[in-house]
Amino acid sequence: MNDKACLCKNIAPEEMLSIKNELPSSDTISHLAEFFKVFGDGNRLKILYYLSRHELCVADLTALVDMQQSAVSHQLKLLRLNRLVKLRKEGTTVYYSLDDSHVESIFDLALVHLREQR
Amino acid sequence: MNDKACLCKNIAPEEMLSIKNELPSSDTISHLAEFFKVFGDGNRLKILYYLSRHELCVADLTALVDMQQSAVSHQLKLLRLNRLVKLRKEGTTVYYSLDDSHVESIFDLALVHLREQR
DNA sequence: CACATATATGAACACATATTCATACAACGA
DNA sequence: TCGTTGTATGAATATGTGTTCATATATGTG
Repeated sequence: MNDKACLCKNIAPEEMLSIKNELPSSDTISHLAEFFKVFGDGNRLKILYYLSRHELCVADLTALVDMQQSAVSHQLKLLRLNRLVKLRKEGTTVYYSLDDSHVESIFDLALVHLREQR
Repeated sequence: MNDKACLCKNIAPEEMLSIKNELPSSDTISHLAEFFKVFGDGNRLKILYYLSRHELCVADLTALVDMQQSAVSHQLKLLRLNRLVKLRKEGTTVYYSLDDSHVESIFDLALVHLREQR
């Protein structure tokens, strides 16, 4: 951190320091970023929406979101790694469902933001 | 939408249809995805955190997040386009601050998710 | 066991994104 | 007006990400 002229023009150095010190850990920050990244794709959002409505097998999801089965599987894996969905196997069929109670509240908040700002 | 064997094994066709029909518009979905994408980067999260604590000029932010000034400006532009920050000019200095009341609640929700799941 | 079906996976490719570098611009002081 | 400072911007580059294709795996059926 260099010492350019502008620094702290309007902030007391102690306040600046406490703001800097209270930054969440870089671990927390990268987890947060990873988490939001998952929501940053339309197809994943669609999958999450559908799963928020009903448990669905891969083939159903594939038809609903109009993607290839392989692409859906890849995205489901990502969602699973981020613990947003869980699966249940029945024979060769795999059923997915939401594994997070916050998904919908996060959706709602974002929608509020969009409605207010556009 | 094809008609593979698995379709609707556990869902009444009418329900399937209503779920499909209630999918938010593709416009809404891409706005949502764009919005979340903004949060999907650690440096932007840091910038948002700092701005949530205090109005800051570009040079201050540059020092705090330890990036190059140019990179900070690029990110601030993106944040501005997504109406998450606003600016105020004073001479040659540009002060940025949060322009969205939901940023912090969205942070909080995501943090709750992370705490519960890891 | 041979075959079909549902899903998962790895590699390759195309595209998006973040950063850097060089430079432009705008406001101010001498 | 010239130089300086704070910020913005465009092009280039490197890295990341999503999809596709081909194929593997696993389970069930005849």
